[in-house]
Amino acid sequence: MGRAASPRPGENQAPTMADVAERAGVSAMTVSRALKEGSRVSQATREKIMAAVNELGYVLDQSAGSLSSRKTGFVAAIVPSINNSNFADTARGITDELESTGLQLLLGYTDYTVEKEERLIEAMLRRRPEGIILTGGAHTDRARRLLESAGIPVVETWELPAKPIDQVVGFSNEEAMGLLVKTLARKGYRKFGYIGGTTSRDTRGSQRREGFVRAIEELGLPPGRLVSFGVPPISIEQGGQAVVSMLKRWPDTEAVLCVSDLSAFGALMECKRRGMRVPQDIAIAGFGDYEVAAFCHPGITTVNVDCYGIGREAARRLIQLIRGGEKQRGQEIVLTSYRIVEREST
Amino acid sequence: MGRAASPRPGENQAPTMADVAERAGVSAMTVSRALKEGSRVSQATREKIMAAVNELGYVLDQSAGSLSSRKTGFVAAIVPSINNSNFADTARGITDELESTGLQLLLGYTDYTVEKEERLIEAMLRRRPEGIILTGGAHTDRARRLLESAGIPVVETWELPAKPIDQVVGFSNEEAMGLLVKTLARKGYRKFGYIGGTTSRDTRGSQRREGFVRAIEELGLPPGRLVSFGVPPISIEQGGQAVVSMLKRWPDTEAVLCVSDLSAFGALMECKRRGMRVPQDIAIAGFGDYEVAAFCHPGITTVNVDCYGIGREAARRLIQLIRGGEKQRGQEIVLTSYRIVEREST
DNA sequence: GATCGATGTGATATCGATAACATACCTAAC
DNA sequence: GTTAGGTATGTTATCGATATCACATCGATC
Repeated sequence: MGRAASPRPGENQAPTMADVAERAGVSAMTVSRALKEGSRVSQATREKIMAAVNELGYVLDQSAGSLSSRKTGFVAAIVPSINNSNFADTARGITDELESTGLQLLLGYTDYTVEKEERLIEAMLRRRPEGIILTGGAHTDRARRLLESAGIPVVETWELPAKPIDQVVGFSNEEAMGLLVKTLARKGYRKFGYIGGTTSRDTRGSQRREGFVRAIEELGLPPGRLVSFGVPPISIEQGGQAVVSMLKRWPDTEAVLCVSDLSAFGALMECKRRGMRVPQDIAIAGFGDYEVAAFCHPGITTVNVDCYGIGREAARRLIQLIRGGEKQRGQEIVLTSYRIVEREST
Repeated sequence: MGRAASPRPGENQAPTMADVAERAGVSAMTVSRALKEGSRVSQATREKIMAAVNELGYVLDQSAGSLSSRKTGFVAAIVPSINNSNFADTARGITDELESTGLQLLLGYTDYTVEKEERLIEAMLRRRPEGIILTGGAHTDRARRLLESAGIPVVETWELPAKPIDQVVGFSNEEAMGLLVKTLARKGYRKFGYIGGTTSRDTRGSQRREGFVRAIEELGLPPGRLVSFGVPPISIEQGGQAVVSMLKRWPDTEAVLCVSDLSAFGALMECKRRGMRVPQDIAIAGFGDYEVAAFCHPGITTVNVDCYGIGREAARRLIQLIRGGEKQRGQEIVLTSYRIVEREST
């Protein structure tokens, strides 16, 4: 049985649409229509129904509804970390863009590993999202296959993947870091160092490093000094440790570029702690334009990325793909803007 | 009709359990069992089924499953902001604790308003979560009613609500701020200032302010100077602006306490920019022990809160309540730890 | 006044899984 | 040899909503 045929009042069972219908003296179908925007239900009936809804404290059950309508109203998004304000901004952009559409976000984080990404993708696909937003272009083969057989639109963000799945909203991390190098080279710096994480888990980090190395080459400068320190994402603290290691090995380094503002901030604070003057003794730059970079003293030169905009645009594209159905599934690529923000640290 | 009776191979329709069953030559029920841990299916059958699952790229549809099993596998959590590393840590704690249970998190953020919280609660209840974690104890009446008729366990976090709904995992923000005042008073500071947001949207902020005022009174010190600046959460930048305003009005302020480390950091940087020595000319303390407070120079004295632990414990409690059913629905309160972290800024 | 279309509402089938019960087969115990 | 009990699998009903079609009512048009 499970449930009494006629639910006693006061019983602690969440009411169903049938309960509302009975109370309002209409059919369940009419209740369903009344609760859906843009359906034609007479004013009088709608009021009766709404009264019943309020009295019972009824809330629509979307899991049931999505089964018959074949639309779950979910969108999945997977980011490396939610503790990183850049990705949190992207997640916020996605949520904000979804808000007006009634779609709900399923958010997950990978801790920067494709294995966890694969597990997350599978877990999310069990919820039958109507579309999915990923960070970056590195995925396991199985993840790609799962996405393919799911048959839902995919938007990759934050990078320009070599092998895009569907659409892309991102920028070239390589180019952006290259631009930072060139900007500083123009100011006269010649001996560059780079601080980043050790493994290649963080593809954006690797791309930035490549952009660094390549730009140095192109400019014909002395080879860049690379310090790898810690598993990505590298923290403020690790940034500090890394700059120590850098200065020990190459004391004459003129400008240190960091994979992110957090490590740059760590490096900056460590230098100040050691009595070094920034930028006179050493210049420091970061990536991401975190709030801390703008307001610390001295302010940190960095690359501003439109994190929030990436989220909004990715969601906007995804919604279009969902709404538009199978047409226009072309592999479009949307380039998002970035710009160098020069501050006192360089 | 909707779907062809016998799906053509290659058709872009996600396969269902029936498709898998047919291919494996078993019934759908057996497939269901094979995909669920701890069900008895013979090794041979399981292998056949798994092969079919892989060939088809089948992924279980939980929306359908949860309808009949009456368990959605969702847990909802609502935080003020995901861009705040304290709450992001709590969200991470929740996710990590849920991971092994197969429950999935529905995360939403309120932007510090109870109105958005109410809307979020309703949106989440539509997904029939098995439990819900809220931040703080301030909710609209309708939100309370919705939660009540949903009949699911609720855990409130980060505060000690006057009128708890179910269980609570948190600490007294008032007491914690009071302790910070007393710690600094013991070091000899007497003229205290407080920087926080303007409205009372942020209940934790208000509680901290009350704790500040009360502690000053108890210690018999000169009345605290209060500067309210900006809508919560107040940013690094606003912290800087607030300290300027504070010093203009009360130039002899000895120690400035801030509602969070972000505003404290902003205040600190602004003071340094103005050539003031911290803590000699002015002491600064924050709240929350954000990473920036530990690694900036000078390090910021603050109150360390076990954000991640709050998330884990709240999730742990919620899981117990979900598993335990209706029993032990007592209003328990779990106090989480906090401690003063003294650094160079005071 | 008959016909038509618009509008409001109801009846029924259905979405894709699982719960609950039924059944077939096998082994062990008497 | 018969029975009890366990294991593996199948059958049917069902979860709570919505799609779809059917039907009733009403006013406008000819």
